[in-house]
Amino acid sequence: MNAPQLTRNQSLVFDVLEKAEGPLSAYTILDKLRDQGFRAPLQVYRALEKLLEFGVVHRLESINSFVACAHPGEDCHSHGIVAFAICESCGQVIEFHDHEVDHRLMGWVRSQKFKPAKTTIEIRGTCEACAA
Amino acid sequence: MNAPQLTRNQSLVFDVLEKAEGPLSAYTILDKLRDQGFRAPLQVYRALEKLLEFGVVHRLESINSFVACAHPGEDCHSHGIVAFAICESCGQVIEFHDHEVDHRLMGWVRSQKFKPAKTTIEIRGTCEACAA
DNA sequence: TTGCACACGTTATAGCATAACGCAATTGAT
DNA sequence: ATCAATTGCGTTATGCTATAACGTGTGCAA
Repeated sequence: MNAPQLTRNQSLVFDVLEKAEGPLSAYTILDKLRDQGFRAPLQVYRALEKLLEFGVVHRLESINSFVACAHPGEDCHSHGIVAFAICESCGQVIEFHDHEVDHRLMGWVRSQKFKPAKTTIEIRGTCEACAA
Repeated sequence: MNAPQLTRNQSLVFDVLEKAEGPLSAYTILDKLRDQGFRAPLQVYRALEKLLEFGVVHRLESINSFVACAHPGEDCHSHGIVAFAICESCGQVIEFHDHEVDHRLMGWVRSQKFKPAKTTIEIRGTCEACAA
């Protein structure tokens, strides 16, 4: 799925995420958009739902937050499984891809005849800068 | 960390998880333990916190639920990274380990001088039985 | 023009998790 | 023995995350 023209709400939410230093919760996004007329969580969640579909935003399950995809313009769904390293100190997120990991997980999945829909890989810890 | 003698609340929560067919939310556990005198979410969360430390219970980040570890008796922390396949249809969870995946992820982590604390791998989809 | 799909706005509610207080039991050092 | 520290526990209150249900408007195709 490639991203069509975004609606106003979708654009606003996406811009907030793109300009953010790290992942944001839906409610944090809501607060940042109050001046733009946002009043309810659903406005954010509905926009996020679409942005996730388009592959331009990722959801971080382990911290209930959202980040803009690190590959501007491309559809991230085509890169295989996305993995994240999340620094619990500074909040920064590094997105990466590893085809060998994909290959192993998909191999296991095939051997079990399991039909994967969405795969989450998240490493929480401390980034180099914060490790000092 | 190996599991010491469990307290009453910890035992009750663990038993519920062990007997369950699939993962349970904290509030579901609470409901199942009302007859045992449980009245508040904190009683469950506090027990879960310890059981997670002991490595006898896992948290599924993507569905805000908890499962008993598939390796009764052993400390699951020693098996390397734990991965889960979660069937969105029947709710069943399959726990597995793949050393090659561990190896790749830990290699990446080392290359980035990232210090991992907790790693999540969860594949949501449909199990063989439900795929029909 | 009618019907459908979609985005949107609003209110209300459901579901998940923790803060803050105080009490009781245990342990271990003095 | 006693005191202090630790740990588990119970309770109340609160905060954060997410969705249900309803109605509106707009654009487009049959």
